[in-house]
Amino acid sequence: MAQQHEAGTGAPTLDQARRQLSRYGLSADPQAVLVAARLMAAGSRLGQAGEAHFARFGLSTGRYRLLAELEDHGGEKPPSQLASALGVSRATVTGLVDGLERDGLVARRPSTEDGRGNVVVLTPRGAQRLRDMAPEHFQRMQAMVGGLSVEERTLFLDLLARLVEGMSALTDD
Amino acid sequence: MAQQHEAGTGAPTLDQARRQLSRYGLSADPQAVLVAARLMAAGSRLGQAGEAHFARFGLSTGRYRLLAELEDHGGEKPPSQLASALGVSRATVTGLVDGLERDGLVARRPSTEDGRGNVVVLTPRGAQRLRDMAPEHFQRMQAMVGGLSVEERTLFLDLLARLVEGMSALTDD
DNA sequence: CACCTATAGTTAGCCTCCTAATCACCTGGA
DNA sequence: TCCAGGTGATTAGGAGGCTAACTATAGGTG
Repeated sequence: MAQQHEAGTGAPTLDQARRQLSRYGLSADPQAVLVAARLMAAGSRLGQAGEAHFARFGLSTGRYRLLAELEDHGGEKPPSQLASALGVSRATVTGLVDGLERDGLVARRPSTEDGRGNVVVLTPRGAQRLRDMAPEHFQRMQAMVGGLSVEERTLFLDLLARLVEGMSALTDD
Repeated sequence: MAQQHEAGTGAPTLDQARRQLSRYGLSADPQAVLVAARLMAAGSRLGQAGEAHFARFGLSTGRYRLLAELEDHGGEKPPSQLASALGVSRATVTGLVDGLERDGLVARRPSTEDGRGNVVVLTPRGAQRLRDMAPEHFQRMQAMVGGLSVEERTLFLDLLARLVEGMSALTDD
């Protein structure tokens, strides 16, 4: 009856979902609620694991993503485009660039086209950092999903995409 | 060939994964890397959507999870047990309880068994907050996963659990 | 030409999370 | 008995995210 509690991971159980719903006499499907809760728990767990992973290379998830985005676009891009590509606010990009600039991985240059604008450029040192970490980084990424077959991964991508669409149910007015 | 860029969401594409790997001549499977990257993007997107959701009720994800954990355990629990149940550090629990206590949703009582210890108790106001938000909260949670059939949700739970196991590949030494 | 609004970037303040250091108290062994 | 080491909780300091407010420039319109 009382299943294991997954102490430490925070992974919720079906029993917990059932208890929560029955407490208020709600008719929602406990399994649906469980999927949502598990996905949230997995997301936060992955967030932490990702930070630990990137910390090996002196980076954070956000900083890595910014560097990778730059590399994928010829080594330079204005902050506002970085913000929309990464899905974060411009203020966050300012903070990330501050840190990366301090470490010499990136530099700011005034825009030649727009007097208000900047361009963030990947320095040789930034490119080198990406080069150095690539083998281990991609090996670990691949290992993470190694428990799934190719078919399962394809299926998972489809299911995940539909759940991502569903996330608007949390934010819609 | 060039697929849509999902501008704004930060969702990576298979082409991006391929470019990254080929840039350094690595032999990792682009699809595997894509799954890992998409999962990370989905996790961070869900994190933000969750914060927006809980903000409706004057809470955050962390605060809600703490309240729910208390409710699920008879309304009281010491901070260190909350920390391990929620999968966060004790320092984080201190901060969450500080905020919840300020709002009157929770209170600290000295432990009767351990002179060092505390017990965090759910106040009537805290229980009321949970009661008030329950209908909308669970309705939205259910709506989020509504795009999947029951069978698909079961399958997803299995795949997700295996990916969560695989996350140790990021943190292992 | 002058103004008005929109946009680029930064700043300030808040929240969550972390680690490391500190303090208080518990507990077991010499 | 008393002391050493372990454990509970807080504090201090850092990072990344957010919103809102501010500055400066761009651009369209009267």
